[in-house]
Amino acid sequence: MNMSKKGATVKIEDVAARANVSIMSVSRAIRGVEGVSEKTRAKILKIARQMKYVPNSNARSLAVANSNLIGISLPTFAGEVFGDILSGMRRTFDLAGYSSVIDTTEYSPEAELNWVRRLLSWQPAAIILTGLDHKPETIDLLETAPIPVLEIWEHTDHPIDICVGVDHHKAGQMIGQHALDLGYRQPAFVSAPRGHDTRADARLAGLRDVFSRATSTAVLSARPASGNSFATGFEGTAALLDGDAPDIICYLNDHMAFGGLMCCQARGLSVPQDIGIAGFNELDLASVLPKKLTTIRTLRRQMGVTGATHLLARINGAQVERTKLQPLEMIPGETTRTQSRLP
Amino acid sequence: MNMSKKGATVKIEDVAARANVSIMSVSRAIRGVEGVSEKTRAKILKIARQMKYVPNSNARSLAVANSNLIGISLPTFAGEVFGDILSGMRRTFDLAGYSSVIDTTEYSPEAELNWVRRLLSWQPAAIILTGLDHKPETIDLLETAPIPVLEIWEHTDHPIDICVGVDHHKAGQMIGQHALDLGYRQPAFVSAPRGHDTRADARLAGLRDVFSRATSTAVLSARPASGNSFATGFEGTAALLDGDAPDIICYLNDHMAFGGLMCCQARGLSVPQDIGIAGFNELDLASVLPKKLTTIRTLRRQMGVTGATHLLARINGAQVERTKLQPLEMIPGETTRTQSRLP
DNA sequence: ACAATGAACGTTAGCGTTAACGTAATAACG
DNA sequence: CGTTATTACGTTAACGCTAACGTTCATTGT
Repeated sequence: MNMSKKGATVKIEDVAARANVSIMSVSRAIRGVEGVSEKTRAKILKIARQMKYVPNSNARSLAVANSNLIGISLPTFAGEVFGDILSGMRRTFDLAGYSSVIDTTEYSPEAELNWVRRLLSWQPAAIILTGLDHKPETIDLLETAPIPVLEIWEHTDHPIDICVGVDHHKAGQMIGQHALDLGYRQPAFVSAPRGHDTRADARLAGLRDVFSRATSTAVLSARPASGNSFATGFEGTAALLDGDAPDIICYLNDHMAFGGLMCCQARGLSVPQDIGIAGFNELDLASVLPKKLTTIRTLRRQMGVTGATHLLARINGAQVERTKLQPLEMIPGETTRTQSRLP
Repeated sequence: MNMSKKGATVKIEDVAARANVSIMSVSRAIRGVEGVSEKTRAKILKIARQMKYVPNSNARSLAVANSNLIGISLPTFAGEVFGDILSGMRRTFDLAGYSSVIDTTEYSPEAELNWVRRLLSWQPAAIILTGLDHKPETIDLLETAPIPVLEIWEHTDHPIDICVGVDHHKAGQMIGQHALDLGYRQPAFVSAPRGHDTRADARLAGLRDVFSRATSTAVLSARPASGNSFATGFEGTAALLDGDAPDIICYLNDHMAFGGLMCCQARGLSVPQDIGIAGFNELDLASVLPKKLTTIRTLRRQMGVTGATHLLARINGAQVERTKLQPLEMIPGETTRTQSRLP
């Protein structure tokens, strides 16, 4: 039944014939450039619409040797974090007439490389990668490619081309300092089960940094292999509580922190009396919790907009800051002590 | 500093010259088709790699009049639902050598139409839309396009081309019947704030269906305009509790149901003693809640895989079922009564 | 020994579009 | 009124690649 749908591809030539004009007039009319009178332009557009003419972008991109595609590579769609960054970027690109092509690498630099290669074959206008952890080949490919490259989410002084992000090491230090100030002495960190998440590593390092400087306690850590963030937080917490009894647990994000809260609740521990809980990213979930979650605010949507804007400027050849550091904001909540309790 | 990166685009011709063979031999070697000896193929591939040759997909697609792109249109990236469907599809397409180009419409049929038009200009191999609510122009465009079209997430007997999805009206009925069986008599429904979500409407209709048949009570409903699902659930619940005192509240999804739970908790209502709460979609969050959430399981990842598989078969000209109904599973939990309490 | 076969390569002619230039007709101007 | 701009088109030659044939040369069968 209706197996092969007919493919009467109508091309610019067909429209030109039907309108009694040259191919070029149709091309000009469609693109909205100068060179046709308003009268014939209207006629051509009407006929094109009637014939359901759809321009062939492959031919166009081949002829002009570029496209209005911008490739965006994210680790994952799961969780709100990258969705927020993405939505900020997409709207900005849309308004500027660019289409975005999105891919997720699932935290694999190899997958990223493959995707970069495939994407480059489409002659994109620019390319966006998440973070700074790329294969040497990827960097090599992008450094010689004639297009702007944006690295987003992490910050460095030496990007491939330009970058916009936060300092994850500093984020770890901020949480650590906050915990230290409140008198916590045995911190722990619950990280993601996945492969290469250098942001997690950086935050843990920042946390360790503060505590090793101030005290002699080692920061405990758990890295359970669960199916989702909530479960990861729950299980990581369970593992830590079975071990060396931390007095505060920091999590990779608020979802994991919520899993941790649920674990504490299941074990009859009260937060923050018995243990402190700190998240990261200030996610939507936090807005309905009875107890305000201690977390760090990252302006992800804003970061997306800034990144996209810088990239567009770069595409247009304007001078832009090569790197842009987004600020972090510590949000003290009720899942950690509100007052210092010095030993 | 380093403003314009040099664009020494190396083309197939350059590789051919350097390897002392014809352009066609390079083309054949790169694509892995017959017509070159293994020896020269190896030589060519080595040189191509050295020269960092990246094929031009625009030229290729123009020459062969198609591409290996599959366009996927989703309402949003927010929430796990569409991400799950997506991940099921993407893996399947990747394995088959297709690239997916994703777009989100934010529930706007106009945005969908614009995207379909843009996408068709890239000569994609197939196109996927979420749901059945499209502009007439969109349907018209896709019916004449020479490519397969998959409608996913909702089910109908009359798809544009093929479809895979669940029956959302039935889902509403299932929740309704479950509530009715447990003795609930005054149900309410909290829906999404957004525009066109026909799935929400269908589920509410199913719920109404059951209750209008069995009792004379009207189903209450709330549709608050909040920034995120959790807050929507919270606020919708607050509005309902301020009004006609429902004995069970059903939500568009588990995230909203959690918001509702938090609202009840804030008001000192115990669940399920004072009020019943039912979600939808069985989301990750539910796995860590102390009280098992009453919900309906939708096999979204599985749906993505099935949809993708059917679509690939259709691309390859195979006979496939035009429509496929995914089953729903009622998951009774502890946020509704576990036993009927007849009036 | 000699046509017939086939593997390994090369040549030609597009794919649908646009940049760059060419041309005709009209308007502007001293 | 003749020259020069200006506007509104049309023509030609790419863009980088591949399908569809050609060509060459070593095998093979009889």
